[in-house]
Amino acid sequence: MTIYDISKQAGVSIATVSRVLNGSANVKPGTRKKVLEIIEQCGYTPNAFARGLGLNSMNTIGLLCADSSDLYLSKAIYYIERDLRANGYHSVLSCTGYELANKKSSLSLLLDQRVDSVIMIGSNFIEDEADNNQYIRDAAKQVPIMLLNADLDCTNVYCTMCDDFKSMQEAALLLIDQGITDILYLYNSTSFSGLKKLSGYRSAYTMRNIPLNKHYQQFFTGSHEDIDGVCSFLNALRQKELKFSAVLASEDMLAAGAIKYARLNEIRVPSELKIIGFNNSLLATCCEPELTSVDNHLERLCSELVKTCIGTLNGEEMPQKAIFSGELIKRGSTLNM
Amino acid sequence: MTIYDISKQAGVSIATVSRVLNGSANVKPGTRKKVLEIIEQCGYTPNAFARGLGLNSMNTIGLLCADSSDLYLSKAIYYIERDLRANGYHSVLSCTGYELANKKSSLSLLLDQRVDSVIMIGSNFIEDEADNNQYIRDAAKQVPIMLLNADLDCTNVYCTMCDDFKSMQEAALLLIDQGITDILYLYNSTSFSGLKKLSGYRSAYTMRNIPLNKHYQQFFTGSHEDIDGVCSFLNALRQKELKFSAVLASEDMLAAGAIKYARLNEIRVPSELKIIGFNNSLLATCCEPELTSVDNHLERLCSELVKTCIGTLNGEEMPQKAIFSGELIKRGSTLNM
DNA sequence: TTGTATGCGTTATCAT
DNA sequence: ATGATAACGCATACAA
Repeated sequence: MTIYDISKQAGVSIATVSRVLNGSANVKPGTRKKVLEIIEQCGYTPNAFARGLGLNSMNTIGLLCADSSDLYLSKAIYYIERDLRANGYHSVLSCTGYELANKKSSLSLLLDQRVDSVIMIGSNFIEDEADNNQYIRDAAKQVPIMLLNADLDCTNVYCTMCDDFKSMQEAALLLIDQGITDILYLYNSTSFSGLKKLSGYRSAYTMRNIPLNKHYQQFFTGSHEDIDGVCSFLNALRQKELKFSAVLASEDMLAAGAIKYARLNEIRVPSELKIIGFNNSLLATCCEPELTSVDNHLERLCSELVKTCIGTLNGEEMPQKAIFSGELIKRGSTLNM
Repeated sequence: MTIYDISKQAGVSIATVSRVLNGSANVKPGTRKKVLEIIEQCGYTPNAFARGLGLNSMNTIGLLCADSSDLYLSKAIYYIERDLRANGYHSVLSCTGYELANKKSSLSLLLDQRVDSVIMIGSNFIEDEADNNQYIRDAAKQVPIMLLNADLDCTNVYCTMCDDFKSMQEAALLLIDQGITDILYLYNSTSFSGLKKLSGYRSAYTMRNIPLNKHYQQFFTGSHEDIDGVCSFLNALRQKELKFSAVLASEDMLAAGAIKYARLNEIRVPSELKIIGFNNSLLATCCEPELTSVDNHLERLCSELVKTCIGTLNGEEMPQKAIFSGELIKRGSTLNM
């Protein structure tokens, strides 16, 4: 069933059918009605490939993320896909894992597939080493690239971020201003966002003129789901006689491990140990006491990102950087006056 | 940059370039080398739309799921996308939510986009009312449809499921055979899989000749993330003087709510209250004590599903139903001898 | 082994 | 307002 079949049955040319299909104004109402009836009756659907060939677009956006099953990333995917679809775009998803080579090849596959734009979800797509971001700059020569929670100065690259620095600083200050200075900073990523969070923590100490202690900055190397591993990790620190009155974590999952650590060691939360997480995920309310955590308004970030994406594709001028604030949600794992 | 440009530069015809591109045997090694060099040097990439138009395929599979941020579904998406990509297929994702109308329109969008097949992820795509599954049967006339954790008898529909009935029965028996008969069955879905789990619970009672009590089958209507809501729900039951010595949940999140309920009411787990979850998710290890939970080997299910999908697309005869067993992972929320 | 010619189903540019 | 026709870029049947 093609446009030719419809045109024959309607007794018009394919050009007219095409005009009807694309809502062109230049078509007599009567003709339009007749054509639409036949289309309806035949259940005809335009061939997306042919249309893609002509328009050089299939209204498809490439979504790149390290791991679609990650608590945070999966939510981002959900919001972004929803908003794209609402704007008439399809989403092709590709999960890259955390290795650079796979990120490169996945991106290149998406470009080969002729997507209209690529959205890179998660700060882990920006590497410390500038050279390692070259593949993104190259891609930006072909289609606009949108980054969520990452920053890259480059033409045709648009960044939508939350202010992780400020959020983490605020979280640290909450503790410091309660007189707690032995805060264990627990993190598991040195991505763009990971480093911003770390400096937020450090800056809080600087602001209050308190010396930093490197031993209080601990990097957890286990998997993103290994809550038990985090617990053991903290136990090991305890063995080494590292004393801390608070745990400030770069991700809820790490904070959940801290809750567990406290419970197993019969350390009371929050009176003896304060714990703060990040992302305000499902884990924050799963814990008991519930986690104080930073909510970075992911839904809003995603909808702004999609807005920028659609705008850019429509040829509008869009801001290359947008930064939004997060919000510290206070719950039972800290003392809140 | 097209196949014509390459052909000119290489001094051959476009047919030869096409043959090189598609790895045809009938091309002289020297010619192949020369063409490949030019392709490499120009950075030429075939136009996917044109190729799609000719072959009537862009090697793309449609992924339908209710909610890509759901703990279980997001893992399924991860595994499926990974395996599809390994087989040279792209994945276009569409999240439908739980309303039938949206499921229908999303499926229809995917078909319009000319995907090679559609994978429907999650048992919530099969409705009780047979008429409401007609849209799937219709779609199956166009492309093969793969169902994960759902069952539908229909030509060109392939089902890959786990044996939820048996798993839930086993879980219930673990409790019953410890002398516990006042098991609260907590569920939040009446999907195909949800009903199978419920009958598994019931069948365990029948097997041991113990009468069932309807009050012990409680449906939670809150959101899939509302752990606190589950906790309140159980508190309300407690107010109504419903006594139970175990909670058997159709999903870890419900079990996590039960853990929280126990903690807040100072009920000891597992000595006073046994709790069993389902899906063996991150939440299972987040709880303290950790949840005994059913692991249904999702990764294996997904890889079988993709295998069936690829096989079908290659014209091979594939089994229309595949059922796999789950496994009860025993942890601290139950007594395990 | 290689080249020529045609079809795939649209959209868009001309005419009329 | 409508129709004829040329792209779009590839795969492939057929010829050589």
